[in-house]
Amino acid sequence: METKHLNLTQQLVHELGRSILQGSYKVGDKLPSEAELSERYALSRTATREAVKMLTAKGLISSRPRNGISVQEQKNWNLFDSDVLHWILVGQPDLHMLRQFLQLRQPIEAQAAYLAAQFATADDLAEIEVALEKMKVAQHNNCNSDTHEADIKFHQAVLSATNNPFFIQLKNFIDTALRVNIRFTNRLNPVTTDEYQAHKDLYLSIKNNEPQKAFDEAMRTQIMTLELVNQEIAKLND
Amino acid sequence: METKHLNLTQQLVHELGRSILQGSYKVGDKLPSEAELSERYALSRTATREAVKMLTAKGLISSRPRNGISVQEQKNWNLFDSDVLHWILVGQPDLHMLRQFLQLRQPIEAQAAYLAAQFATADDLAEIEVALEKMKVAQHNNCNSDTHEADIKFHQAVLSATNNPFFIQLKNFIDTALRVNIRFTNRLNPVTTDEYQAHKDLYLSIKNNEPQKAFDEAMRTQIMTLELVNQEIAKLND
DNA sequence: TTAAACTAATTCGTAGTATTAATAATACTG
DNA sequence: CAGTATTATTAATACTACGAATTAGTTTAA
Repeated sequence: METKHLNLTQQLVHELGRSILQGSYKVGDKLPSEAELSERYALSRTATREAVKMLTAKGLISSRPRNGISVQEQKNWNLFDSDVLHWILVGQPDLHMLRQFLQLRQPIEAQAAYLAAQFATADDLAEIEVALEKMKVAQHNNCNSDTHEADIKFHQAVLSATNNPFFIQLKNFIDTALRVNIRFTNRLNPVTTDEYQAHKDLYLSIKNNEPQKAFDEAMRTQIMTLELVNQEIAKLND
Repeated sequence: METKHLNLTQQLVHELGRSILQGSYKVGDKLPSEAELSERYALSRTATREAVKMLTAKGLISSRPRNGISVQEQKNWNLFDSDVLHWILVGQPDLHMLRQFLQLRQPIEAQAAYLAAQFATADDLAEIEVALEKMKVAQHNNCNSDTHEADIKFHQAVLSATNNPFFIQLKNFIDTALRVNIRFTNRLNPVTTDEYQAHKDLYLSIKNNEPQKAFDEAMRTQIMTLELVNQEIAKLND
């Protein structure tokens, strides 16, 4: 598989993580035993055990003596771990999963805007403005990929501006999912002037300390994104 | 420390996790090396290494050759891991942290209600109703602890009723935090008839497929909870 | 002054073995 | 035959010891 700069343990973590999330091992299934795994992937017991422990920490598997290693039920999976989310969305991009993600993202981003409008510092505001500016330039140059990068930066900056560690932690989470989202909606959803305007309005509400207005605007934007995915799903069902 | 039924690795994970979250090791600090840790806690290198890997998987630390083990910056901590959240809230209960948690919980619960009103199955509704009934009985018996348990069950059931894996995964997260919340607001906030009524209204909105109404009601309830904590914080600042 | 080579610290990786926990199979007892 | 001990088996758990790889810091050489 990838050689990257990952050590053996991490390589095995990714290998097994992907396999589980892709459904090669289903919930309740037993994985090969430690001994068998190390033989199959040609590495030592220790490396194997470390990988098993890491996956255990992410809630994907559990291991008990005599019982072996088995896949935990989904509700224990740490979906907010960016590795896990990555394995889910990238490994097996699925519009339904994407919709479910957006259903969560929507109120989170809205609340983030609400909090940002209350607690953003001057630095926070500056960072949001920089992202907004980049968005404008990229759009003017008609460069889609740059616009999307700026878009991501914008939302990251809003999350930072909440000055709330829970929202800040969600930056990785949103980032991963946004990139997948873009892969799906890229063709059908060229970044419009409207979209830029919506981001600018949101920025102004945050700057002017208007939490409720910011909340509503963010909510609206998110609903539009959700609608796009809903339409795509409807198409598939025809 | 606790002997429980945890194996050595997990004992060390909890020991170190608590230490880090309590601030014994601060962000950027280096922890003792593998070798030193195993000596200090009187266990083997392997057990130590497995514990280190688990904490790495939870985003608390990173370890590199020559560099040793160091505490990661907060934004990488997996706050949605129930172990981590537990170490934060239980180890060092902090009203500010609780408020920040509630700021996130608020829109999540509201959206959960919104989704539940759309997607709840008959079984889901039944489960919510059971929790509601228990709440009523417990309140009638004037038994606070039972009411709180029923309260938790109610919110868990709503999350389940979304039929969205991201929300379902948050059940552990909400559970942990709700218990801490109760510890704080217990004395000052006896469960009132109003509160029961609010839950019942929410249940009816979900049952009658009124998403927006459910959203608004849940939002209102959460704002009330948040206000309580805000008041407590204000008191402290006097 | 800059770049290359060396040094030391620390994790990473392997091998082998002993111990413990949990289950299944078997043998005993009434 | 039913119910309870005992034993065997399996697989994780735990330990020890050593060599390899990585890398930050220091020294040396051009």
